[in-house]
Amino acid sequence: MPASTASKAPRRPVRRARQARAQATVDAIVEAAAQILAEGGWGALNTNLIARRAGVSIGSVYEYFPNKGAIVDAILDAHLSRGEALLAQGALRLQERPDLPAIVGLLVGGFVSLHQDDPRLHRVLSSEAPLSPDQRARVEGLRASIIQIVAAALAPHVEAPHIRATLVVDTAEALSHRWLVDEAGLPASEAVMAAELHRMLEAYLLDVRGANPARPIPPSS
Amino acid sequence: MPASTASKAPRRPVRRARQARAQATVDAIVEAAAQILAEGGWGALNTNLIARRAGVSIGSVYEYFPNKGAIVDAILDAHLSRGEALLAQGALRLQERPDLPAIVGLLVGGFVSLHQDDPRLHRVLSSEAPLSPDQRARVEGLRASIIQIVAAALAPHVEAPHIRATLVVDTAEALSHRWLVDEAGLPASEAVMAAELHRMLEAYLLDVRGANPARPIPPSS
Amino acid sequence: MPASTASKAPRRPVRRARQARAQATVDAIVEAAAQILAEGGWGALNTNLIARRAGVSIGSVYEYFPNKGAIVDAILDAHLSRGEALLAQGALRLQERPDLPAIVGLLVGGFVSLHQDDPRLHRVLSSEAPLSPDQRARVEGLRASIIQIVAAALAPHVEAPHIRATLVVDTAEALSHRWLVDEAGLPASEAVMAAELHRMLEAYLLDVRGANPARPIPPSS
Amino acid sequence: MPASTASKAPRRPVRRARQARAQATVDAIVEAAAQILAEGGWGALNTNLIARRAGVSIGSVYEYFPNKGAIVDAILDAHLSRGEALLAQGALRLQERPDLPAIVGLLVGGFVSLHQDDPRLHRVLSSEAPLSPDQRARVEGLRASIIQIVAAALAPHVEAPHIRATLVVDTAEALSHRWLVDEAGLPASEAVMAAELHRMLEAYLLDVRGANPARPIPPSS
DNA sequence: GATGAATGAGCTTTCATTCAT
DNA sequence: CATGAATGAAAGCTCATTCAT
Repeated sequence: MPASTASKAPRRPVRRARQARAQATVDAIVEAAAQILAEGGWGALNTNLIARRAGVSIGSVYEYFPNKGAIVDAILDAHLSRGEALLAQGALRLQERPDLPAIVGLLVGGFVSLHQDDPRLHRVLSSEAPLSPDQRARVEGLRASIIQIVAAALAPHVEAPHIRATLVVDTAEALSHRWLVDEAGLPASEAVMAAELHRMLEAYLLDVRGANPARPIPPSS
Repeated sequence: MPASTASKAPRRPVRRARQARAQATVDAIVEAAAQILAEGGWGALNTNLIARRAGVSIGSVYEYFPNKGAIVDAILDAHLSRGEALLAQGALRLQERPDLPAIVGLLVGGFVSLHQDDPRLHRVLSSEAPLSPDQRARVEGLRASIIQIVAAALAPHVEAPHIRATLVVDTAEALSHRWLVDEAGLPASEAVMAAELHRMLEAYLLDVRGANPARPIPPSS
Repeated sequence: MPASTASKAPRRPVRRARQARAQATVDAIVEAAAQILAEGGWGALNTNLIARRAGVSIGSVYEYFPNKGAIVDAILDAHLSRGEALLAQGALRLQERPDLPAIVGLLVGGFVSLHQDDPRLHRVLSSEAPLSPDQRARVEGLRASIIQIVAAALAPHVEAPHIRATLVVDTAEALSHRWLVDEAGLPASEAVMAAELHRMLEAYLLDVRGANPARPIPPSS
Repeated sequence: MPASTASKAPRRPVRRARQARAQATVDAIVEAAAQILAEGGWGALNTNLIARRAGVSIGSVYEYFPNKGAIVDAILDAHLSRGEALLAQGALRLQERPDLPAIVGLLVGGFVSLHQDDPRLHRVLSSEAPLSPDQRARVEGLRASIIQIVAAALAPHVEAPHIRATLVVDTAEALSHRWLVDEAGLPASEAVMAAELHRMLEAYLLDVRGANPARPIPPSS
């Protein structure tokens, strides 16, 4: 038995163990920072508190992260990874049922479920944290990917699919964000609002099937 | 009598001058703070910099504002005042032409023009500044007023006007905000996007004229 | 009637009037400062507040007083004047009845009544205000005068009258001060305490009539 | 086993060393603050100066003390601890010789020796520092303890022991304070003054052995 | 003389980061 | 590698004092 175990073990178990420990430390730090952010907002995030909550020394934090921003980067990474996973999953489903109602349903459902997971953290990350240009670019990258996929799915159904995809994606994102961010101020349950959003997007896409993008309409006419 | 009146008259101008000077200082402070906010974001806003940019001493800043937050309050005030002015103007126009296209046109046009005036400041104020509960309540108040007016205008045309008003107002706000905040990432000119938004909202409202609010639709069906 | 009024007026009524107004301003400033001191303690005393409470501008305060300390000086002056008045009055009484009980009675009664007039101000002045050496010297001067007079009165009755006077004056001052400063923590009414103090001082003075000053007694013998 | 123990042993000293270093920093801060207070009075006490005098950075000051007041608390603590130690020691002595002269001797000797250790600091602490209610309560607590013990010791000898204890304790405290605080203005050596104080307190206590507390005597009779 | 707007040195406190142990 | 004591730049704010009007 020891032999077989040894045969499965990597060549340098010590380093593995070290790496595993290191990874655990990194995870603890990122998790602690995410918790603080969710609970106390951007203003409550400071490196000494992160270290304490993660159960490590402040020195160790700087052993693994060059500065505070890098920790936020890591949080953002995890956040975006979940978004990308949802995106991949949605893309698969789209291959099965590429009709308009399905596209809209996946879009609305996807954003709502994305925002439902730790809404407080999401809120802080998207409307309080002063993200660096780099960080902002990464968020925009995910948005671009989503628009790309939705545009491809819309292509058989509507003209100017990229423009329409941008509109529906941004709308679905913004509204589901708003609902989860301040739950008060909603005139109906979130489910009803989601259904209305679905209806709006579908009505729009059905309306523009063969049309060119609308020419600008001056507001006061 | 005229002579004696004339001899006493100068007093007023002196006080006026004093008040004018004080008002100029207050304005300079608020203006400087708004500039810093627009240029450098929330993190760049500090009282010493405000004083320097306003060309006054730090003491003068605290002569007119009890603390840093009060300066932000003043900026927010000015901001909300413009919103309220637009709202009042829009409400007037609605009385003249209360049809659906006019409602949507005013909504989209109003938000676009609101965001066009110093979009960077708007961006910081709405997505980076840690507003106090009071400040947040005031912003929400303006939003509620807009929804109220739109709902009243929609009442003759659609069922459940409050729900629909909330949806279209939030959508118009969020999208026009997005366009002006990061101008890159738009697949078409802002005017085209606005026209598309207009089309989406109109399609939605025409679609739901007599309908009840949609029942929830599970995303993957 | 106007004539008689004029005949009583000084030669330069304008200057008188000015001086009177100036004196009123000075008084208002000192009075305001004393009130603030009594109500809010040393930490609450600042020149802008003094000006506001006195109903004059901060500029006027500096017209009459070179700096903040001078205002405190003036308060102290008024305070010491009352002490000196009491002292003069007490000295007169001593000439009538120069026996031991009368001396002690005047001493205790004098300090109690001195402290009874605005005890809060007295408290701040004597135990919170960082008096300048000059100010401190003036307070000490009054104390020295009192000791001088008491020593003279005690001279026919006891040996080493100056030493004894110092002891009884300091004791009477310290205790009556304590009673009025923190009224809680007293085991009996102030009147009873005063009578006990009287008894203590009298017992001491009767005890030392012909004695030399006590030789030092090591504490633990 | 000894070998392995020895190899692990060094760890402790390291932590010890760290704690010792931290303790040294704390001590340096408190010591520096006490010096500043003694030399320059309350007005000279500021956190930057404390840090400089302690030879540490301002950050270290706030590493160990939550705010400026906590440093004063620490100074007060040390001060009161010495007082409490003297009190405990005096209480023991009283059990051996509970006669009146011993009580008075311990009282006078105790206060004199308490005040002899850094009289300037004592002066600032007791008559310039704006103590918080908490701090004031602690000072009063020590005074109450002393009165309690003296009252118990006096009980076999005099009536109304609590009233008499209050009087003698406050007198001993106030006078020894005065002598050490401004050494000038004393007509005789401190030792002579202490002996006189002793005589006064003893005369009083002998005088009131079986008496009720004196009825109030109007000052001018 | 009177006014009060303006000044700025100086205070308390925070927190990202470093480095001796 | 881990620790946590130490650092110090920088922030918010106060208040005695000055000076143009």
